[in-house]
Amino acid sequence: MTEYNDIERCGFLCVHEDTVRQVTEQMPDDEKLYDLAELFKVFGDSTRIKILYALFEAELCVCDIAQLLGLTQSAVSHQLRVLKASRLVKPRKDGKTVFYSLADDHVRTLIAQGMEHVNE
Amino acid sequence: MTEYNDIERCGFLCVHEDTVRQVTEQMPDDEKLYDLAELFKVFGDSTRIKILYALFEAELCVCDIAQLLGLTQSAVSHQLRVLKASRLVKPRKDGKTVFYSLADDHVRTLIAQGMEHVNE
DNA sequence: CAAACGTATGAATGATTGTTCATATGTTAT
DNA sequence: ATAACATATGAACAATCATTCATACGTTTG
Repeated sequence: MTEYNDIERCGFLCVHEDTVRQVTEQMPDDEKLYDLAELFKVFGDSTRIKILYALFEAELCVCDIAQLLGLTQSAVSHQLRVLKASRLVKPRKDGKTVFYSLADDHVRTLIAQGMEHVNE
Repeated sequence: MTEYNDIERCGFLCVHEDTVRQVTEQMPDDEKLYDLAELFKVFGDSTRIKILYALFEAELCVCDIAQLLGLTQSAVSHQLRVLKASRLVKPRKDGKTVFYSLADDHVRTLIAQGMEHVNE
């Protein structure tokens, strides 16, 4: 007995083949799309967004951020690690203190764009 | 016996109070920041990014997307629901078929900005 | 050098979430 | 009306992830 799953059934009967073919050709590599999703995933957490927003105004040390947001030093440090790995923030060491700042202006632009959408 | 947690210890000894106070004043409401994170969270998934990218080029029905990305109809439908809830895509019903397209240009701009960062 | 301090990190845990499977809803065609 | 079909949805499971706790690392101070 022949069984069809949804994909096959759809594939033969309902798909707009020309459009699909055209779109397929213009899709970026899977790897690029994966990286892009990973980037947005980093922005997709309240704590990290707050950290980034705080750094809009000034360079801050880990303790500053922890007090500012009411978090433990450990939690902040873990998240800064994630942000650093995505090259969204950069550290500057001064003695035992580490100051963090935004890595570049993409961060500002992206967050500003997101805010626009949210504020609509 | 008095015990200190990390926050309190840091708060009294290492925090740059003036900077922290100034930054605190300029932080958006927690609710706004939460919404912003929720928005980015929607972009933070390969499948949803692929769906959005596919819709860059053309309006597509659920089956088109499913075949295009090699996913089940159900998985696509679930994700379209999420995208619709965030007002990133909008549906157009035509008989039993539902065509989806990008809701506005913020989507394009945001994804383009993200790609720039990834491609650096 | 030893103690205090700021930061980083590994393991564990609880919560969130994407996919699958089964099924329901609404539309078209016979 | 009944069958076929496109889409939507609810429950369940597996995987991912943010926080906490304990502790380690590197720097400064007495």
